[in-house]
Amino acid sequence: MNRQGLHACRNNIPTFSELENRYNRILQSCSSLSTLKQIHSALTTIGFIGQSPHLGAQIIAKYSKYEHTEIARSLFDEIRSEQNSFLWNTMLRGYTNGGHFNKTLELYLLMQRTGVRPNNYTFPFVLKSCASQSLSVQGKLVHGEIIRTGFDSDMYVEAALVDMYAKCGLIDDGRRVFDKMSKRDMVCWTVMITAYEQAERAKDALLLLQKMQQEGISIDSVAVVSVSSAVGQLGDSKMAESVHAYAICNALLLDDMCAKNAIIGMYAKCAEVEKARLVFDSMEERDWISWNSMLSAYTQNGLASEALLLFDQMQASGCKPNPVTALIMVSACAYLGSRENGRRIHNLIINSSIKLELALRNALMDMYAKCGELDTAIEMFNDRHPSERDASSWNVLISGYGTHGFGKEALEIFSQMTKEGVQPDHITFTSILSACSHSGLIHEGRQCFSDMAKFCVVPEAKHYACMVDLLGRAGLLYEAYDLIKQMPSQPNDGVWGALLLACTIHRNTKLGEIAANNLFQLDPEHPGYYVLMSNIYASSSKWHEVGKLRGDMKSRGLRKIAAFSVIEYGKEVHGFHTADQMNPYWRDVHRKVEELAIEMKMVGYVPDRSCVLHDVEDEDKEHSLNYHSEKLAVALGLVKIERGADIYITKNLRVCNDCHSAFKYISHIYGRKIIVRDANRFHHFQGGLCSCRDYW
DNA sequence: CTAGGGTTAG
Repeated sequence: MNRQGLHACRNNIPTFSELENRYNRILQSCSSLSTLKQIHSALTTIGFIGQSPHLGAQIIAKYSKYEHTEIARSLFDEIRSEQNSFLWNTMLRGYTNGGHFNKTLELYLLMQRTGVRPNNYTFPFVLKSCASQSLSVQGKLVHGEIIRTGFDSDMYVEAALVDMYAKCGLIDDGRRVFDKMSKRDMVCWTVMITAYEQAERAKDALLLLQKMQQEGISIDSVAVVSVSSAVGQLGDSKMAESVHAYAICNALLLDDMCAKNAIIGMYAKCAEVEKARLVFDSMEERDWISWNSMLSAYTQNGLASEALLLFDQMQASGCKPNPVTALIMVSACAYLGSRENGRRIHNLIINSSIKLELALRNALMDMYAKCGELDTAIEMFNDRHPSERDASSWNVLISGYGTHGFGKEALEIFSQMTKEGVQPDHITFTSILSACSHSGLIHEGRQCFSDMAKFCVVPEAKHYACMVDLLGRAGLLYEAYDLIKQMPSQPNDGVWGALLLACTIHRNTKLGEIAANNLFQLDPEHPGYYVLMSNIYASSSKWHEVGKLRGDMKSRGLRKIAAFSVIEYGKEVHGFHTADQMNPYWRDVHRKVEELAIEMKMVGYVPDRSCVLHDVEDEDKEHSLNYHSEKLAVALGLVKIERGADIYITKNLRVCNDCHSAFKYISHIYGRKIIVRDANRFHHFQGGLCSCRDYW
């Protein structure tokens, strides 16, 4: 035998650990489930598996990675023993990473029963499984076990404990563990900061961030995500800028989509849509969340039409909408009242593989209700199996009936809901109370408000706002004011705003001033309140006060929110500001508007000049009344939309008195149905009458 | 072999 042969012969009798290494290498290079199975069966055949727990662990880990935890488990059961804790840990890891948290906990119990000693690697998996399911009782038991076994000063275990307590809603228990830690790295700090952020305690989160920086711990991109969310909650745009700048300076945004997406969301919540867009545009790669964050940045800031434009770009770029995209876009259409786009997106959802989850179907119902197609919404509801009618779907129906002025029907739906055993929530009550308000059902509204306790729903500020609105509109201004004084919490802008609006309708200067002064303190930058209050002064000819308010607005640099009306003609969407000559049909619209003014006067219309007086800006001509945005929109509708089809208009503010009366005349003269959605509700004009019976 | 992250209606 020559030298080479001898060498080969020696290689043919490898030692056990050489073999183990060799098989290990083969396993590591294995890249598919089928090869893994082949290797597994080969190793079983030669009886190697039983002899090498380390190799077994590798295979268990691989199977788990391929989401075949059952095969992993049967191999585990074959080779497990009390001594090899790491085998148990491997199986725990497989379950936890695969999201099979119950299996993790079951295995942990088996571990205890079998007398296997857990170690520092064991607990993080178990704690994560408790955390993911908010199992605080189990989590606390595990904590006891950690103390008993003496792993309570392991940094990883402690971090997992903090996280577990936080995710179980016991954030202060988490903080206690955190404070006791002798050593904390970046991850530990981030866990605690994230905990506060998730609990919507943004201030605590940022305080901790400050402390972290004082201790010289650096921040990575994961921390940036949590910090961004916290800043977003505060809505502080200055702070948002500095977080963004910090992240750029420390190179934390390079190839980190998560962090960039979080920055987009942060700017969106700080009303800095343009900055959000800049970040979005700067990304070389975008995932679903990037697109969705930007889309919702637009919708959150009232720029739903921009969202529609971006949505088209998203599809053009080959990124298919996912269920979240669908939800955002459907609500954008609801916000706009855009029936054409709403239908288009509904069809798109049906034709794509997006699953029509309950939430999406609720959003679609809501969209149809808000686009004036209440019947479609009702149909969608009736088509549902009773078991699929969750509280949200009932809520959509109640608020749909309410905003269309069908208060009685809303009440019927509400009682049907409770009869069928569906628990009403805080939204049910805002919907039903505002439904009563729109229909002037004062007695019923009061009853619902006092019934809230029966359903264990605690009245919040928004419910008080509904009641103030209900009483105030009905002229019971002092009762409304008394209710505000009885509130257990501080009255917010919604509550005072409702009172101020009621005072405008009923021309009560004294209470109006009280409401307005509170509002000027709560939200001094909101132009609407100055406008309403000056309208009250104007209606009682207190021109000096009007001038003073106008001066206040000017010195604060506030401009009245511009009225804006939208009408859809086929696939075209036309938005009108006052006298918007940019419209392609402007000549037609202009001619029609002038025609209307004459036609209406001939049947008895008298321009309501008080609407002009109410304007803070100098619009004291009858002419300007004719060019209110909703009148331009209706003119376009009359010219372009075929006879027999209803005319739908959406307006961003409340319709003014003059337009309301004009639309009644127009519906009569032209024999057409005009449906206007204003900031508060629907008005169906038909045959010279409005569905709101002039109560709005 | 172990701990932390972003989008979602009414």
